[in-house]
Amino acid sequence: MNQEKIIVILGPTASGKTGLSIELAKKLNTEIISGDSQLVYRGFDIGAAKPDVKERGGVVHHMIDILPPEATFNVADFIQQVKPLITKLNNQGKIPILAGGTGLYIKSLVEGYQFNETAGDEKYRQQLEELAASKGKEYVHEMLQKVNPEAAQRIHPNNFRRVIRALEVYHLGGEQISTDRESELIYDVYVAGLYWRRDLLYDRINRRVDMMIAGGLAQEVSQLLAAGVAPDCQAMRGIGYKEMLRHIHGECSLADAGNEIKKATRHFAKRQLTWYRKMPYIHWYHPALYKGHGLLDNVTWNIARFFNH
RNA sequence: GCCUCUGUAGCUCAGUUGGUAGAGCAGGGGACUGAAAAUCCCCGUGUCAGUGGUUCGAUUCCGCUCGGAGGCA
Repeated sequence: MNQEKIIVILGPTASGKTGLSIELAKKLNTEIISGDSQLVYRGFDIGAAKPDVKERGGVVHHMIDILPPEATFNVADFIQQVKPLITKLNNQGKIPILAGGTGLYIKSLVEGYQFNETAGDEKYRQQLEELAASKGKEYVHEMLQKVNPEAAQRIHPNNFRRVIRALEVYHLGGEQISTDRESELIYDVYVAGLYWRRDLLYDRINRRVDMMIAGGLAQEVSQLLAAGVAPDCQAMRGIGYKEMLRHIHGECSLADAGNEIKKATRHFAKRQLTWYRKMPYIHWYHPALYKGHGLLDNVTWNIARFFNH
């Protein structure tokens, strides 16, 4: 067994992943791979809490700003690009740091999910959406029932997006969505998680959203629109952007938009934690218990010990 | 000072022709194999302001007290 090595830093949004991963990368002389679905789009900076060049402190970041604003990106793209990156860095004698909060991305990478061959098809998705609009979601769900009863049973009719995907896989490839779980880690990986008491985490989220707004989130969104970015593109659906769009369209005040962003971010953090509870291999750290470089030193020490075994 | 309205879940409010109550939001839990910062599922007992009275029984009716809003002087 000669597995490739990686370090993962994860945690809910606003838990301090970015700062810790950069400090750690400097100390270990390595590079960072972002495991965050929103950071890939250029121009989406403030709302995505993307570290700017100064914050990055000279550390090389991968998977950030790799796509134009209106591009689409998904898990399979992520896995496909990150796997060779890890190999390359390992070959350079570096243990890359995967830092990010997107549960599906991290889990599927580390546990080696096998994605099938069927890519997404915009046209077919749209067809199904129109069908649902005219005949109802149940009708589309029944289509799935006929073709793949097992999947239909598993997927709630209201969870339309999953219903569409299951039909898409059948329609385009004749395969099925794999549910095989290895639940074994395919990397020699140390996973560090940042844990905050819920009320403290929510305080941090609230403060960060206030800072984003003070830092010009509204202007960022206006500029993107002025540059011709479509308001319905994938990146614009991210938290912070879809709410700010409503404000820019005059549907709510800036303060209301801020409150909506805070709320959505809290919900998001909660969902992230649900993912992490299913990853028993996470080593949890409570940043609130450390002072100064304490957390960094402790994590560094544990990582050194882990990879020397 | 008088009159009217009002006080029910963390918040906004329903409701009970008297048999101790329920929605939305917040909050919590969960699902997730090509949109995942997405999409979706589940979870509501609270001195019904306080206190006396009527009643078999009051959060519901009546009196008083204390909050809140408005009106008249």
